[in-house]
Amino acid sequence: MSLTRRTPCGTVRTEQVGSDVDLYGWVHRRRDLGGLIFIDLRDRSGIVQVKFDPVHAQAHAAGGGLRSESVIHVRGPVRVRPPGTENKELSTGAVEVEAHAVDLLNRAQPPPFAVNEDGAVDEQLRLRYRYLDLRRSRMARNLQLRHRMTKAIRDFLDDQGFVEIETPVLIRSTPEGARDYLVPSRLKPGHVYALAQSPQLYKQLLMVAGMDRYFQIVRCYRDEDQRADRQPEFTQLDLEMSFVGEDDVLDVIERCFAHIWKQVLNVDVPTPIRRITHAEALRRYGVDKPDLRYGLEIEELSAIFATTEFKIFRQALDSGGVVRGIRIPRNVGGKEIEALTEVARAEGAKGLAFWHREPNGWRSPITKFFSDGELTGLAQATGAQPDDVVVAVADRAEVAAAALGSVRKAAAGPLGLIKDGNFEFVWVTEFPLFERSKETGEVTAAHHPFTSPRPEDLPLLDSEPLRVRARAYDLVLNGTELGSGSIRIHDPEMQQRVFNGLGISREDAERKFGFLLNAFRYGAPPHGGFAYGLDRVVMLAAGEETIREVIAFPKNQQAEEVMTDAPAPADPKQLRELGLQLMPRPPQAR
RNA sequence: GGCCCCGUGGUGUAGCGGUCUAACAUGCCUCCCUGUCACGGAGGAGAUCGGCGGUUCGAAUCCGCUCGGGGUCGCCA
Repeated sequence: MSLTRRTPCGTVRTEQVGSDVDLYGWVHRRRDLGGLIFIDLRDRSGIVQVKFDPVHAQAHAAGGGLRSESVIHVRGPVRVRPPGTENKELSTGAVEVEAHAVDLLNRAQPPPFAVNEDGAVDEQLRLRYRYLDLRRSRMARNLQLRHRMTKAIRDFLDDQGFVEIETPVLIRSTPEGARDYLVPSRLKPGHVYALAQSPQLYKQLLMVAGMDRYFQIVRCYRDEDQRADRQPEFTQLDLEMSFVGEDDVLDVIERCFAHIWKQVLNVDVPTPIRRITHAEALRRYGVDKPDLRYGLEIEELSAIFATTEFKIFRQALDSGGVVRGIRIPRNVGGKEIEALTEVARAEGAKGLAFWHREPNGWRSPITKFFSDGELTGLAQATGAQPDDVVVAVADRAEVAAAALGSVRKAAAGPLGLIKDGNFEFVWVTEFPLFERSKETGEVTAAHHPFTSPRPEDLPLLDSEPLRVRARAYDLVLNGTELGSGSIRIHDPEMQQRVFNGLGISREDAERKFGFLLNAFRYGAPPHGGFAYGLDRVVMLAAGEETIREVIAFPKNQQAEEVMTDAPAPADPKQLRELGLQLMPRPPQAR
């Protein structure tokens, strides 16, 4: 069996007609006509039809016994298919291979689910037999798409003068950020490494080291609960540049996306990608990662109802709140309104006001509470046409934004406003530097503690830190946050001021980040960068709903890898070596 | 931890108080078939309906608990 003579299944063409080929692959499907037998033979390159004619008795006999997913070797000449029997669905459809010799290399049991079709199969089962699942066209296509994407990224960044440099995975744990995966040290008992959540600090130090333009396609680890777009280990495209401002970073990133979208999907991404400030995103779309594939913009209606006597609006406005609404360009029924009301309530709104626009006025249970002027204003502000519906929330600005942001998202699908293959990129800029933690009430870094404040907001740093805006930006695609970046602090005194704002004392900062502050005292260039989730990018490019569909061996919601059954119970011998002892489990746990 | 959805032959679904001795498609097994390509035809095997408990004369179907999976909120500097 000489693999050098192998012809990939999907590459057989009319040029090879008459010459013998050696095919190696999996039996995709068998069609036994009694005399003639046809087999679709599959490998990564595609599918080719193999013909078993009774004239070649030995091969024909072997062909009759072949089962789906068995691995075989076939030798024989390429033939032109008889006129009228070509298959336009296959790249190899003009020809077929006439089997003269067949080797059964591995006989397959019937697989637990159909490998030769892409129908729905329980995900747990797919993951347990992932090696079979990866044979199916959907996953094979996704993994190859992912490869082409990482290659396009490397090609582009190399061309732009970036150097790919690996950084440590076993690093010092820092308290900020997500929960760390810890790795105990054998050589230093009682000490632990953390698996890197990102190469953030190392890449900044590479800038201090004069590497100028760095990137890395890098695995990152975060021990948090799973989501459709979150895995405990995921891959980032991480990059950092010296002597740059926001526009330089955004420019490289958007040209990078334009390049890979063109290379991989043959889709043009218009550049520059539009920008919207964080504050404007919240006002117009209710979220900091707006989906711009559809309109349904949130309208500010507070002025129209400034003197309203409608009690619910009155109370909201009097206590400093707002009235905002969305025009829904269709007559949605009571059931749909009810569903949207539930969506709004889930975000803390007390309810959802709604009016049906009619040729001469409005129809709604609450119309009677409003003056003609208010209703005219409503029509003008929303541009509502007859048969449209306007929904509104009166509440604190944050609640109204969140509620209408959710309503907007929930309404778009049923209204048929989301078209397949539509990619709407948008930069969200001017993020706040700090935010207040919902549960502890402490001030934390909105992005990370190394993000530079905007110079014009520096006077607010000590007095009103929550109003300080950062030189930070997110890239959003179709309502999914792809990644974020910022211009970093490169001055030790500024870094210390921001640490102060975060309640990190000088001693704390020296202990945890002394190496960084130290480095900044030896000639640190101004620098900034970006990182995005490669899995999410591939997911969106592949039209998938979860990143598990673009990861070869993902983990489930319990962070288990069900094929190998990881994690597994700790071996006492390993624990002894590490100087570790397990605590007894609390009785209520499992 | 909260909320929501889903567990029925190998796979995917239907059935949602009695007619279920559980249906359909596909896969599997046997036989027929020389131009199929989701080949076709005939026949066959295969599920006590995730588990436990309850309601009921009667439960796949209703209720409770539980196990497993997924989505989401919290969390993700």
